[in-house]
Order: sequence, then C-alpha cells, then structure tokens
Amino acid sequence: MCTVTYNLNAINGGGPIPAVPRTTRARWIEAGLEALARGGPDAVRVETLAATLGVTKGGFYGYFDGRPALLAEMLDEWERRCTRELIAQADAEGGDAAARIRRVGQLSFSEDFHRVDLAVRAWAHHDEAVAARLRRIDNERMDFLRTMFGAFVTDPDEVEARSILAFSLAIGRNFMVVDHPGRTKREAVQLAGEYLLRP
Amino acid sequence: MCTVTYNLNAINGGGPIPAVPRTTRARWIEAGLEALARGGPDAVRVETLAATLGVTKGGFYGYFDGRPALLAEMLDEWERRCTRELIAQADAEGGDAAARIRRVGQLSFSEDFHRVDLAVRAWAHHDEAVAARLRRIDNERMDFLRTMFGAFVTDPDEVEARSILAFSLAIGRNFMVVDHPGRTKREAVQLAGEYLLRP
DNA sequence: GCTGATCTATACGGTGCCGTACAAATCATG
DNA sequence: CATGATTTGTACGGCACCGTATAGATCAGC
Repeated sequence: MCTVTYNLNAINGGGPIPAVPRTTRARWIEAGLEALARGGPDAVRVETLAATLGVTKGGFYGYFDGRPALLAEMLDEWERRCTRELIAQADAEGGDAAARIRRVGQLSFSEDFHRVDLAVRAWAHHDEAVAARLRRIDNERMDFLRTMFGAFVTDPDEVEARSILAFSLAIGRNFMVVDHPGRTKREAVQLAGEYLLRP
Repeated sequence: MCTVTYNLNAINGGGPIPAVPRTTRARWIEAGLEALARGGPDAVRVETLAATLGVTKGGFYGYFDGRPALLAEMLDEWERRCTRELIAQADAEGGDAAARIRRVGQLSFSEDFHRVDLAVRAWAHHDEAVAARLRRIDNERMDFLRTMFGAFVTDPDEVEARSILAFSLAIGRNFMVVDHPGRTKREAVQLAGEYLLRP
C-alpha cells in the first residue's frame, strides 16, 4: 500500500494552497468508463468505484454533484475521445479512400475504443439523452464513411448502401455471437469488409 | 378494477383442488421480458414486475426460485420463440431464396421479436451464460442466411461475406443512431438490404 | 513546527429491493 | 355453506447503495 503522490501544486502559482488530491476527478471518470464498459450504466456505482480506486466515497461529492453528474461527465469524455482524438488520427496518415476506411475500421472501431462505445450504444437504447449524444457522434462517422466511399463509387444510392453496411458491420460484429467454420471471427469480418471495399 | 377470472381447474380432473391463479407463471415471464426489452436485465425487479402486474410479490416465490430463476426462464421462453416459432414461419410460405431472406429480415428481425432480442444481445456482452445461449440462436440464423445466399451466389467467400453483412445490418440498424438526408431510416436500410441481395 | 486550505474516512438516515414467514382471501367441490 | 388446497397481501430483517455531515488527515508555504 505505498502510494506515490506528486506535487500538483507546483503549477498553481500564487493562489490558495490546495492539498494534493490522491484521487483526481479524471480518475473517477476513468473508473466510471471502465465500469460502464464492463457492466453497463447500472454497474457505475459511486461506492463500487470508490472501492476499486482504493478509497471511500468521501471525496466523490467534492468533485461531482451526485451520480448523474458523473455519468454526464463520462459521456462528455467519451464524446471528446470519439471526435477530437479519433478523426485527427484517421486523417493524419493520408492514403487513398479505401485505406482510410480500413484504418477507421481498425481504429474507430478498435477493441479499445469500442468497449465503451458499445456500452453507450446499448445505453442509448433506453435513455433518450444518451441517444441524442450518440446521434451526433454517429452522424459524424457516417459522413466520414460517405465521403470515403464517394471517392470510388459514383451511384449515390450505392454510396449510402455501402456506408450503412460498413457501419453495421463495425457494430454488428461485436453484437453477433456466431461461429465461422474454417475461419476465425477476425478473418470472417475482414472478408465482409473487403467485400464492401471492392471497386 | 374489475378483473375477470376463468375456471382453470376444469381441466384438472380428480386431483387436489387448486385455487385459480390470478397471476400465472407465464404472466410473470411475459412481464419480465417486457421489462428486459425496455430497460435491460437490471430493470427486471421482482417487486417492480409485481407492481405492473397489479399484485404484490407474494405469489412470485411460489413459481420461481428467486430472481435468477425468473431470468433463466425468460431466456428459455425467448429461445423457444426464436427457434420453433420463427423458423417455421420463415419456411412455411415458400418462395425463392431472396424472398425468404427478405421475409426473415422482416420477421426474425421485426420490431416485435427484435426488442427482446437486442436486450439479450446487450446482456450477453457482460454475461457468459447468456452469450452461450445467444450463440446457439445466432448460429442457427447464420446457417439459414448461408443457405439462402448459397442459392444464388457460388463463391463461398462471397456467401460468407454477404451473410455476415446481412446479419450485421439486422443488428446494426437498431444500434446505430444516424440520419439519412433525403431518406427515412427504413428506406436507407432497405437500400442496403437490396444491395446485398443483388445477383 | 504552525497555519490554512483541501481532500478523505467514518457515521448516519433514507430508499429500493431481496427473500422469508404467516395470515387472509379465493375458489371447486361436497 | 363448509372444506381444503392454493394463491395473494402484509410484515419483517437484511443488504447495497445514495447523499449529507463532520472530524481527521495531508500538504505547501511561512
């Protein structure tokens, strides 16, 4: 039980002298997202999070105005990661349209991003406010897909069809529980992906 | 508040004389599935179900060995509906392969079936036992899709690809929250479906 | 060390739900 | 009606969690 603490006050010039928080705001949010990914929104309990962080809930209410506030800030954080960080990475490395779609397929829908993503998606099913946030994110991703497919497919109906199918594949592959005789699941999904990307 | 009760004992010849159950086993399960569809497994609470059924939980423990038992029987019922009832209907009306796939797309993945289905799918994400049940169901559906696509597509890789995409579309369309400019969501999904069914 | 601001542990009352126990209500039959 | 099997209502103890209050611990600066 030897915790290393850092002097976070060094950057705080002149003002009042806050004690060093052992459990920062960000750590609560991170633990919340982890719990969300593992067990859905109902698994995000203040006292449970405190336990996994090795503290009690004492400090929690200093940072957040109750459990709903934490859930809201968790969604803020998730939204930030989906847009800012992701789109940047997807565009950064260049390449042709098909290459970028492949990269988004492996990045935006990568295991790491997707764990929280899928939980939010299931959550949105019975929470209108979450659905509204998800709509913004999904529309951005869908527009990205449309642009990419539009680069080598001329018929707008086909662009829409392929975009929807690509998006569905990214989601569905995590929600469908099937075996693929003679193939790994990864190979099977890849097969479907390449089928969508053919000229 | 005028409830009509029926004499369910008429079919019970000679044995002991049970009182007429006002809340049958099936009604608990039905209410449970409804709650599951609306709010996920965590919304399936004994006392809450009792309230929606207009009774107290008094009788519940006469039918079920606790809440987990109810959840298990709910899954049994869902599984039964998915296999027996559904496959029968899909094959009954005949038609060519594409027509059957369309019918499955509208039936197996119809709003009514799908509400519980999607909840189970999300549930399986953090419950291994549920995932195992879902695997059986999904494998059956996937085999059906493979057979259908196999009827007019020769390349086995392409059969697998189209089957996966069709399955993904059925799931994804309910989990992706996007707008389709100039189209309704239904039209957009239909477009994607027809794209998969082209010769 | 002392100070003052801040974070944390502990204790408390309240709520929703579980599962059990038992009394009350219900109904087909005699 | 009275009977007896069965279902339901009510009451209870217990648990997990929420949110609040308050005392103690922690740290930078003096």
